[in-house]
Amino acid sequence: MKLREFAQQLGLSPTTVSRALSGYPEVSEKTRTRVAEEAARLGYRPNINAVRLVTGRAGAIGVVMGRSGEFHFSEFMSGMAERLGTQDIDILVSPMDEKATKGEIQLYSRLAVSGRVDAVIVHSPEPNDERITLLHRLGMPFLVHGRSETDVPHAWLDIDNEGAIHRATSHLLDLGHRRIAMINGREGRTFSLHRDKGYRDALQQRGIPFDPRLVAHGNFTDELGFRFARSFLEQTPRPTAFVAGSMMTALGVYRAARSIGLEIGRDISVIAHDDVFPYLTPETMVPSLSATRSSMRAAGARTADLVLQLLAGRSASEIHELWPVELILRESTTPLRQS
Amino acid sequence: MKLREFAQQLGLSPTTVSRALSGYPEVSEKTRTRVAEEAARLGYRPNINAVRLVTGRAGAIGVVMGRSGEFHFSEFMSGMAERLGTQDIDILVSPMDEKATKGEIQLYSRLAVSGRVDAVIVHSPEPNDERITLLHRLGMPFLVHGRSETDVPHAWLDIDNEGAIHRATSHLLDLGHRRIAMINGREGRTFSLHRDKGYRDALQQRGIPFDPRLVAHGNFTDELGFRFARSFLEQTPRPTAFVAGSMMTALGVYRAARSIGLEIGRDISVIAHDDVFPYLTPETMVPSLSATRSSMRAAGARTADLVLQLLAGRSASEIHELWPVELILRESTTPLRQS
DNA sequence: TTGAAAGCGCTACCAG
DNA sequence: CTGGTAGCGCTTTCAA
Repeated sequence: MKLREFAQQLGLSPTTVSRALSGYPEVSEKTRTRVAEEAARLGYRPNINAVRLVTGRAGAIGVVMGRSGEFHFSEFMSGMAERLGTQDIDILVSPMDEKATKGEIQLYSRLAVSGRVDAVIVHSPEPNDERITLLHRLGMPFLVHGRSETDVPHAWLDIDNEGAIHRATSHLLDLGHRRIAMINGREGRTFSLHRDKGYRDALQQRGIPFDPRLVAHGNFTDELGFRFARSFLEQTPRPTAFVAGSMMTALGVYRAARSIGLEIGRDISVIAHDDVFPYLTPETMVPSLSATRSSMRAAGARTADLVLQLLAGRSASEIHELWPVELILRESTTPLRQS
Repeated sequence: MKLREFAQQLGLSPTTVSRALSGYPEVSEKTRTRVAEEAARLGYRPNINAVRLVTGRAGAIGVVMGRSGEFHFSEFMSGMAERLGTQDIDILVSPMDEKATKGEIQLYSRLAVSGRVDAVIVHSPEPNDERITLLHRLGMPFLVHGRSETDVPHAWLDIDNEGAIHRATSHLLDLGHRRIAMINGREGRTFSLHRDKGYRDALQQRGIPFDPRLVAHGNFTDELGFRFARSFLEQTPRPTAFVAGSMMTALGVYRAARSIGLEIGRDISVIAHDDVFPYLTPETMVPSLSATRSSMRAAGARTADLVLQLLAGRSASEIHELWPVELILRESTTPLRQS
């Protein structure tokens, strides 16, 4: 049914009906409720494409999906979707091109000029992120999940990666560990840098010298976790504790330790960062895994909120949220045993 | 820039320019290339919302995202996105409501009548799936990822779950195992039923009686894998082999075996189904995990293809694809040791 | 408080 | 092969 027919059936003009449905103030309360009731009864819904054409709004938020290792993605999206479900706003997923950086920036560019989205989410930024400059230049509203150091004013939501890893490392130091290995995320990403800093500062505060041979960077996969942990454990003296960047990394670390006959929670301590997945929980690992913890799903939901505010006119430079991270101690962290 | 201005600059009519850009045959080759070049040079792009209004097409495919345990989701989506990247078609993600079945069907209903999508993907159907009936009734094109047994004609793409589990079970039987436990997916889903059937038939063909105490159903999480495996292993006599429904389940099974001092690949054999994730690979598990294998990403890509065909007018009842599944043997499966 | 009418930018029909 | 033009269904001035 179209607006004209619907309005005719009500004996009203399309104008009035449109206004009633869109919540304009100049419609009488009586008319408004009547229109709302009839719309529900007759199943009238405005044609979304007509609305978009005339208002110039796309009614969607764009998310670019990386090519690999993105197990965080669905939790984040799910959180966004949960929040956006009540609004009339969609989530648009764009694939990331096979090609490297150039493809990525082109993709954002295309997305921004395509008119298909009102705002874009930028994930895992670098300190000086090209995407941020681009979107700002194109005048496309965006929210950064993570942080960058660019001068361009922008909205962001991030967790306190530095603080989290600082606490994790400090805790291991408290337990007497001195050779603490860290398997961090991809080099160059701001969150990896923040985690590096948390780690180094914690060491420095205890006067423990930083040993670059104990730090590795890479995607969050079980395979890399395993390989890095194995190579760390071949060192002499070997590390007695690990900070793992993700749950998948932790799986690899567990395996590496076991593969050479070391027992986690006795010979080796491990703390990982947990983004809270329904399908992989640190509590049920054996031994249960100590973890810094922050919900991706919650971040996704809040991101949706903030983007909505951005679109409602709130200034991007006002929107900065830094979330604290919990540290939950379980069985995988124990005092250093003197050998 | 709008079509009119652009056409004016070229000294052509909007009509011709539109046709040239949309690949209509009645435009001369010369004109077409000229239009294409100028469009690229001047950065002209048709307003997507105007196109959608006038053509009545939404330019998007809808995907409903389940609430939890959906680690397959991002790989599938990523595959879809990869394929759709070249088309002018988006992927629209809808959140699934918190409420149970009623919320879900309502969500599909809303999505179908919203005019925001041209087609919908239905995941993990049941044999008699309400969503399929609904979408058919509403006349919304859809493709089922998985299978159902409804009479409603519909397009589907599925992997040979029955064959895969049949082979996995048969292989374990070949190795001499007689008490084989199976941790399957959620009860009621067609794929779980198919897997159950593959398992039972394999047993029956060897004359091994089916023992319902060796089969469990549930979401694919490490936690359930662990709990089910633990409870199976407490039986006397205990199972000597496991068929695990997913990689996450397999993680749980590995842990359960270890937690009571059993060694995988010696005391216990395990085969899992692997949907191929970049972040969790059976090769690197210790011991490496034998698996039936089928790429979710590839399924997503192919799904996108098939939906495009559907939208191009191909009959839904012609679109049925059943993919074979590989069985890859690694270290987690060994002959039964007589004890 | 309500209504008439002018577009939003494009496609596709009908003419030439 | 090219062009004029009538809508697609809605929102939003402007006028009453």
